[in-house]
Amino acid sequence: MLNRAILLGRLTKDPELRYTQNGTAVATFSLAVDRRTTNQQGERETDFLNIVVWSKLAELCAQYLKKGRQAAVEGRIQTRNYENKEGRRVYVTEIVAENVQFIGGQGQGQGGSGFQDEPYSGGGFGQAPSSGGGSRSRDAFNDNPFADTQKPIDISDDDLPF
Amino acid sequence: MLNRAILLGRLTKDPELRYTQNGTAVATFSLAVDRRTTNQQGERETDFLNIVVWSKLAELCAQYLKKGRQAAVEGRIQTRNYENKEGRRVYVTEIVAENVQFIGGQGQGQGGSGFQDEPYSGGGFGQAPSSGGGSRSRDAFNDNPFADTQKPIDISDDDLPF
Amino acid sequence: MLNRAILLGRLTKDPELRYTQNGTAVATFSLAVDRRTTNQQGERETDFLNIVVWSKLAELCAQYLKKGRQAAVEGRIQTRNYENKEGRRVYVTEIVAENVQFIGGQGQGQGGSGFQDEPYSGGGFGQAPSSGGGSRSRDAFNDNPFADTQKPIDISDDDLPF
Amino acid sequence: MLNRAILLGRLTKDPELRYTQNGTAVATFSLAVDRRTTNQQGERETDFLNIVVWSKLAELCAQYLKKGRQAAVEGRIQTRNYENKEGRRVYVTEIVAENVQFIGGQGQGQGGSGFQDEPYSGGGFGQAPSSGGGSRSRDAFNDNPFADTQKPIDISDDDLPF
DNA sequence: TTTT
DNA sequence: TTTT
Repeated sequence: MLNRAILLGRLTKDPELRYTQNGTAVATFSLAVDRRTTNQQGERETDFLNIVVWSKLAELCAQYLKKGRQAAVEGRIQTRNYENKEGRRVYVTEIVAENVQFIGGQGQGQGGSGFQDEPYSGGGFGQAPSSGGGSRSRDAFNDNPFADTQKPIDISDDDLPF
Repeated sequence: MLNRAILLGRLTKDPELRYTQNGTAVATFSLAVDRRTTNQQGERETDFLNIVVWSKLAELCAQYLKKGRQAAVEGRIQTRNYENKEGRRVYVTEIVAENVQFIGGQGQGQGGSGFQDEPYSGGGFGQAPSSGGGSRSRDAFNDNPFADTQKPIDISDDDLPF
Repeated sequence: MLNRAILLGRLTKDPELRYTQNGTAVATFSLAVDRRTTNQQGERETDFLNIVVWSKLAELCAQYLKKGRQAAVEGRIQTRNYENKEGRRVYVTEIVAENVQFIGGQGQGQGGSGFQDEPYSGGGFGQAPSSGGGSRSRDAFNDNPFADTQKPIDISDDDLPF
Repeated sequence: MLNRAILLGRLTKDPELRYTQNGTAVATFSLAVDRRTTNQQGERETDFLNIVVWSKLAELCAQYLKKGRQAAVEGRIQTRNYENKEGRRVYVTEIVAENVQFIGGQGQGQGGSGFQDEPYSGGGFGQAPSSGGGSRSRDAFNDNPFADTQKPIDISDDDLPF
């Protein structure tokens, strides 16, 4: 039916990029979204939302989004549940992003290279291809030798516990 | 910042209505929202989203929404965490509704009185008053002697585990 | 970038279905959406929004939506301008629907066959195929001999004055 | 009923700030929102959406938003019509913003003082007070002697042709 | 713990 | 040019 979520916030850490067994890229990150109102104690609270991105859009997120950067996310809210190691059922709610906009520079004291100096800076990009992923060469990521999350992992495409 | 969710689905059961210690009404229900796509096995999956409604809008939801009925919900996505009885931290994601539209009739074979025959049928209503609740007399609910959820409960206004 | 509109309202008249020169179906209708607040005179005002739907979704709308019926529309807001017969530039703002949900029955005193009795009653359907239109046989519409809007017309696919 | 629009784009020029006869501030600007897809000729088109903002939020927009800057706008889509000088009825569709986020820096070659150096840079702010305007002193704007749009004008609060 |  |  109708299920739409639109968020604007900052990444709490760098995205994690993984690949499913059939080679589809999937990125996950958490987005901190400040509330517009303050609570009874006068403090501004923050919601932390788990974002999942698939295919080519996942790889672009892993490449251009970093901890502290701002992003606008549009997608649908998904619920899943799985059994953890202790045999307990864990309920997960996450946003499956269909559109991610990289906006603005990074937060204060973040270190690292500035967003402004990079390609696609301030720009957006098209729709996540629903036609499946893998169209972009994974060699594009070889310039980051520490990205150990980029190896294929043993998860099914639509049942990703994270 | 920006945090908006819009959903259209059916209630999985009747809403639960409670009152905080200071008398603010809060209703909770779960909304089943079918996905628009089918999975690899060709089945249509469903997301089950927890909805929280406050104040006068909570009382209207408790009065007019029932299991199986369709509703459109507009609100923001909220994350909370609390410690359960076993000392585990539980993470909750829920939609705090600011606008709820009662639409359509109820499902087949649902029993109970038809939505069509009731006041406010098919209609909408104004914004949830952010100015706090309690403006509506709780005696209005006395015509339902079995509504044991309508007693005040010991929860703080913005930390509602359910 | 980000451009999303979500509406819930009633059709002010039956949808109009046309076909572009290359055979793509396009339906248009106007959706009446009541405001949630009243104006200074205490009257509830209404916004009338022009909706455009393409391809298979256009044909489904033409088939199942009628004047007075409720629909939820999700899409993007589009602006166009064209020169009219008198040489004036006309500015148009419309919603290009990517998802339309047929909800609820029809209004009181509307006459005609009830939505409840028809196939897909109360149901929704999948995404508008972006893969181009024309996949559905137009003969499906031959049971309506008065639908003179169903002939191909001389408009380009993305410049539709209506 | 349900009427929500969410946009992310850039201002095509500086906002115009006016005041209604009863002293309520109203700002208007046009937001350029690039489409995510290209047309048949391979060009990326842009939608230009008219935004209206009221009260304190209007004054903040006039103060912090400038031509070329990025903004996220959340609001409802409104339609109006009025008779122009030639006696023709003009139909207007615009977005009445309830939440505006000032994001990112300004566009290339824009000149003027940088957003980064100003207060509220990169920040957001609370909801537009629906409780009516005028709470902020208009003298606050006297430091800009060229802002000739800041004089009271003869328009009613909810019928603003622009 | 789930609705049609 | 408007729906309930």
